[in-house]
Amino acid sequence: MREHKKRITVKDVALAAGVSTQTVSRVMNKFSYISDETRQRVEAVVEQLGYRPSTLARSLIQQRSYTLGVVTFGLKYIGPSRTLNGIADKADELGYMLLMKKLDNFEANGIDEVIESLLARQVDGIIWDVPEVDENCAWAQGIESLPVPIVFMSMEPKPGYSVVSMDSYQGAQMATQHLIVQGCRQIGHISGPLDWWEARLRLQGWRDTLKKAGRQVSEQQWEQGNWSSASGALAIEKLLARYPEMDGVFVANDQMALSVLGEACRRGIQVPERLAVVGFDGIPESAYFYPALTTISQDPQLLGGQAVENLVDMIRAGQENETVVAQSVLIQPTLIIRESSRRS
Amino acid sequence: MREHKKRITVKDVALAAGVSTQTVSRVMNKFSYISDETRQRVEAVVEQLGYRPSTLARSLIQQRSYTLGVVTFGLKYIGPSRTLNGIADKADELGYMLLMKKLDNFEANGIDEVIESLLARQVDGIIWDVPEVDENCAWAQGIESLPVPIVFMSMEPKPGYSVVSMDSYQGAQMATQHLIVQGCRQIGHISGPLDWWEARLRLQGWRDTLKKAGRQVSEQQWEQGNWSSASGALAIEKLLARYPEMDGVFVANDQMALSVLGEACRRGIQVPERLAVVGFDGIPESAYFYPALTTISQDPQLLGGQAVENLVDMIRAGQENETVVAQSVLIQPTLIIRESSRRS
DNA sequence: GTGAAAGCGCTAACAC
DNA sequence: GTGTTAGCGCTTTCAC
Repeated sequence: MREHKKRITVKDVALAAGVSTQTVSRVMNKFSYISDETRQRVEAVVEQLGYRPSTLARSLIQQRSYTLGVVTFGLKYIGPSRTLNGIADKADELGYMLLMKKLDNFEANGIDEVIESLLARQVDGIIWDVPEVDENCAWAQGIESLPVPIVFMSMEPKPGYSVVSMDSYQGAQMATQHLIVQGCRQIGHISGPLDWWEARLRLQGWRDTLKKAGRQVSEQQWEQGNWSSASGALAIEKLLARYPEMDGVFVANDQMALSVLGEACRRGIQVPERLAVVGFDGIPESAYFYPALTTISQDPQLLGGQAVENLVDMIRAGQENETVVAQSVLIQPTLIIRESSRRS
Repeated sequence: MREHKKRITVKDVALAAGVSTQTVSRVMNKFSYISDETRQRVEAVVEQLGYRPSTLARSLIQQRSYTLGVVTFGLKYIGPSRTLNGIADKADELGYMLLMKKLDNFEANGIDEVIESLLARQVDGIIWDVPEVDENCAWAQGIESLPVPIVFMSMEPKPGYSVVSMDSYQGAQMATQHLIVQGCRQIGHISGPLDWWEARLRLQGWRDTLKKAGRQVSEQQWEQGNWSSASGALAIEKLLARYPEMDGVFVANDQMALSVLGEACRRGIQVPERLAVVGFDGIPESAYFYPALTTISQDPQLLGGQAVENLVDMIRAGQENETVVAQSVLIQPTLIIRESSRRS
């Protein structure tokens, strides 16, 4: 079905145009001065032969590939794949391609292997968007020895590392404070899996805000989920059973909040009058939940874009042999108030 | 911060081990016979120096990269990113990496450019997961001249091409038939954007099923959306206004169905008694909508995996100079019956 | 079993 | 302005 067309190389073009390969290369890279006549002749041949330079060969000699490695954890979640979208857009804009690798678990050797496979393909830099889990952390110690810069996402900013994260703590505070302002007396929380840094932060933000407001917080008032709607349903059930006086709940992501709204409906619990609900993430669908969900919105486009920008800055600095300063950025979320919490 | 460590190459290893580069290569590829003594010596040096072969250099000489190009349309939609997840898993399993490219629009030259950028990096094959839009179609005519195999997704199977798609027509029939069986007399439809092949198929499946059942179908009975919840909200509003007798609706994806459920709640329309709702996609969240959504479930893991398998088969056949037979696969969806339509 | 030479496709460095 | 030479890091002959 397909013919085995031999690849057209600089040599072919050079031969056909009656110039050296070097001249062809110069034309292709729009570099240095070339007589108009030669340029046109070469360009004509390029066009005619359909010549496309091999980025691969160029990468080999230039020792850079214009390719970024992206390691992501579970595209099955909506959050990470929206971030990937932001990464892809900015990478495109800056002229980089993405070599993608998915990580599903944290066998330590798997991590090394992933990094190696990216380095073997000469990526110019790496974006590491994997929730900070214990072993994972330990691994990050070895980063200094990497031959390319790396930007971490969804991790705790550490001096010396470049980290781009959403300010989950701040977001959790905003959510909880909002519930307090709406007049909730008994505010519960459904957290994400606590081996995720972001889940721990959201829990902490909730707890601290309540304490600061002079409320007492007990272990009875919160329940752990795993980001999925299924886990949210389970969690709200347990929580309602053992903390029936709860009249407001901060849920660590929108998908779990969806289940909370559904369960409330099912039991005839009025939202927001009897139970006010605030989510986290600001997925587009949350505006169409019933009732429309109040949520802490993060802009994944911004998040991913920032990571790429940081990385490319580091790559450029590295090339020009400047000192690479690792910058951490904490992106601020915003509160979107909708029906699920508006009591005024 | 980072030291400019010179890359360790076969030469370094060969020198240190007192063998030829050839021998090192043979050890690395666990190929042909090598004396145990030599092998161990080389392996020790490899370990000690931390040598990792450059896939790039190998790709150049072997003319293959063990990398698959994936072109996807808008990761902002849940569907495509779930498919990407399936692709990533299977690719990983088969030892391939993914070079990803996102397409946002259909400027024809953009399409060529994307393909070229993948080919320049020597991808062994391409997965094209972009909804079939007019220009796009026209472009597919040039496929035969590609030097690598390509698998299309979410497109109409065409003889001579390898296409992996969900059977949307069948799914739409199942959905509509189900509504009929549940006793709905007036069945409406909210479609996806009609420049998507899948949207057209779902509309057609709905229409044909109604006709086959002896129902009459008019333009009043359906409305076009764009997959987003926002468009779903708009569509159901219009539809309810001009087709108030509607007592069942087949919605072309779950996100739009979410808005339909919400709007029904808001207006006090009983679901499913007064209005039965069926969605499409089977996203995990749909089980936690209120009421739980009946939907046509497609397995993106299966879909993505199948595409990779097809592609890798074609790649292997190409290498062994066998005739490459382009196979098309139509994956069958399943009906998941939940509260939003169950009237028994 | 192992080594020497050649070359994948391209560009950096230097001639002229 | 343009050509020559060399070499990126690896593997494929084909010797020995």
